[in-house]
Amino acid sequence: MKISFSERALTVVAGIPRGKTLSYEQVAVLAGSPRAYRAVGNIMNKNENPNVPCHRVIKSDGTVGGYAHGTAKKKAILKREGAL
DNA sequence: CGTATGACGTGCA
DNA sequence: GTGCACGCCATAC
Repeated sequence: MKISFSERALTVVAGIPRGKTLSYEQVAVLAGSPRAYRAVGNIMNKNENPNVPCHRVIKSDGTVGGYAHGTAKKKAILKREGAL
């Protein structure tokens, strides 16, 4: 199967250890396209992979950014994991 | 291929 | 610190 950029991004995010967070830009870089941070967010939003901790992906500013289940929930999870 | 969309990033007022 | 505009890339239609 051909691994699209989405697969790569999901794989990278899946490799984020607990209590750690990566910015969309970093994920895009690790995925192989430093300028695809836009696509990364798009993929995370449509992400159907439950094994991918997309909540650990935040903006480069350090802000939580967005979350399909609610930004408040995302912040709660990060705080719970000690990432925030 | 062209257009539209999006959980972004940077710059400037 | 806040708000707005532009650019950037991948995906869907």
